[in-house]
Amino acid sequence: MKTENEIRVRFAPSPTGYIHVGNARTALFNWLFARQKGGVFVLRVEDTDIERSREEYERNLIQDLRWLGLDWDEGPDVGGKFGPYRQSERLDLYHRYAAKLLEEGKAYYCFCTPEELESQRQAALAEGRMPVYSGRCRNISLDEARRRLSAGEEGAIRLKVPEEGLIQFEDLVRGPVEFDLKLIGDPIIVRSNGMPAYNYAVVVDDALMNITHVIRGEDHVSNTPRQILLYQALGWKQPVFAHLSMVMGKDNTRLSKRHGATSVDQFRRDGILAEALCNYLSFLGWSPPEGNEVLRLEELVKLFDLSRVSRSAAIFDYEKLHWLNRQHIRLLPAEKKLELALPYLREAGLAGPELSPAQREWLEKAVTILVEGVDKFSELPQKFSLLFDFEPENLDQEARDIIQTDSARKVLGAFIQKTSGLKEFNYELFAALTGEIKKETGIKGKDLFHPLRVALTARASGLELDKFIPLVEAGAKLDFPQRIKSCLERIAEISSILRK
RNA sequence: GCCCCUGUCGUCUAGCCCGGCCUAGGACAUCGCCCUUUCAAGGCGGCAACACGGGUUCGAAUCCCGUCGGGGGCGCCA
Repeated sequence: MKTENEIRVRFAPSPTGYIHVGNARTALFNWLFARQKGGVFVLRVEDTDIERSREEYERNLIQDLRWLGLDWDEGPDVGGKFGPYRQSERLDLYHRYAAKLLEEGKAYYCFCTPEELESQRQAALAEGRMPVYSGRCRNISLDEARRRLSAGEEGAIRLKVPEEGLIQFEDLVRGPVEFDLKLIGDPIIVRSNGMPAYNYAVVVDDALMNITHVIRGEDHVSNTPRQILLYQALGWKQPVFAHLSMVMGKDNTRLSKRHGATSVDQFRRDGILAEALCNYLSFLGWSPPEGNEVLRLEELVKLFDLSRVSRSAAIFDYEKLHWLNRQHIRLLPAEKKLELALPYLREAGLAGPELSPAQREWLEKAVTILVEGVDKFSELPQKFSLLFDFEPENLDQEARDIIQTDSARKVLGAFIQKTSGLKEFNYELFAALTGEIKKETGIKGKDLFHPLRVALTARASGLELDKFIPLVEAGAKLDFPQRIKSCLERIAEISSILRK
């Protein structure tokens, strides 16, 4: 089924921590590109930095990407015909091609110590030059290098780069890009500890995995000429490159914890929908041609266009993410809303581990009503406190002011009196009673309803009472970990407080 | 310090390549109004930008140069 011009892209994170939204955007753009073009999306784990890579991070990474709704056709967990997909398992490949480059005189051993290199770099910086490797070990013959190696010296392998010339390439988002070779020193391709350097490993992997399009962050543009040089030295066809601008925080510095949530994991915990996150991430540097901006993954696949991607950095806007999240939540069916809300309600102690059918039904109704206007699911328990918490002795100033007016006292007095003998309460009854009070006292509108709201909710604002009362009445009959007080109980409490 | 990239409403952006259709469009945020017994949601409307300075041109957001701002890079990190 593999055709000659099959498009193959890859996302190649290093497992050194939780996946950042900037990386998630890169993954998403690769995925959208692949899916739109009917191509292949490869996940490759770049774990050659032994110091920082950890196995659990790889699991998190996979979990986060799957949660986002991105799937890959080849990868460490699903296999594929170009594997292995973990760089740590491809070491022999890197060594094989390094040996070839060495044999052909395109690479050489370098015995300069890190200290020497560092002082050269400092010297160059001090003189206002670009620090470029001096090429001191360039002319050490392979034979001599081998002797020194077997004598116990440590050496790294460097690629020989022409001293003059231009490296040019066409970047799918940045247009034509060129680099002066004078500013590029011979890069290390294999470290003295035997591990491949990033620039080298990527090239070997991308080439051997037949990657046709490399879509990655802007921080890699300056690596690109070195990598192109490597493709040339190895006689491989180079892929098409596309470099995405960075994602910044409000103050125009790289997005970090200071700015708020930054990891996919954290957004998930906060109750941001995967679809909303993807929708938002796709808008960082890109925008749909026209029309609706609330888009699901499949719609993004249709509309996405790399050539429309902006070259300048984008600032991450939590407000817009939240708006999109609200829109996506709204599109969810009620049972899905409940399913997503339940963990937050349980954690807040509002729902037990087991739900009776009646409880489930009630919660579904309550969630559907209360989730309106909520930025993310983690805010839901707060909203639920309107139903679960009733503390008339702790009224805030606003609520207190509302019930302290003369007309409010009149309204409440009448209301308490009319409800005193009641066994049952419901919204119809409430409507009838307020009608009577209106007729008897002449008080209407806000002056009539606002005190009653405070009496029933102990708050100055909240749900519409025609939604609130049925919900509270039904909820009071159910056995929740934290009991909901019925309207009549609430009225009794408030009347005893008013008497004081 | 040096090299490269980038600069349209507060934010994401459309328009820029192929100058006039731009009194610069959309979305988020904000403000106001409507709806509503409050809030929210929703509907309607308002405020708000071509970084600056020079050119080129009959005409520039669009082309050229410079300045300034922002970002990225300059590793035996990825």
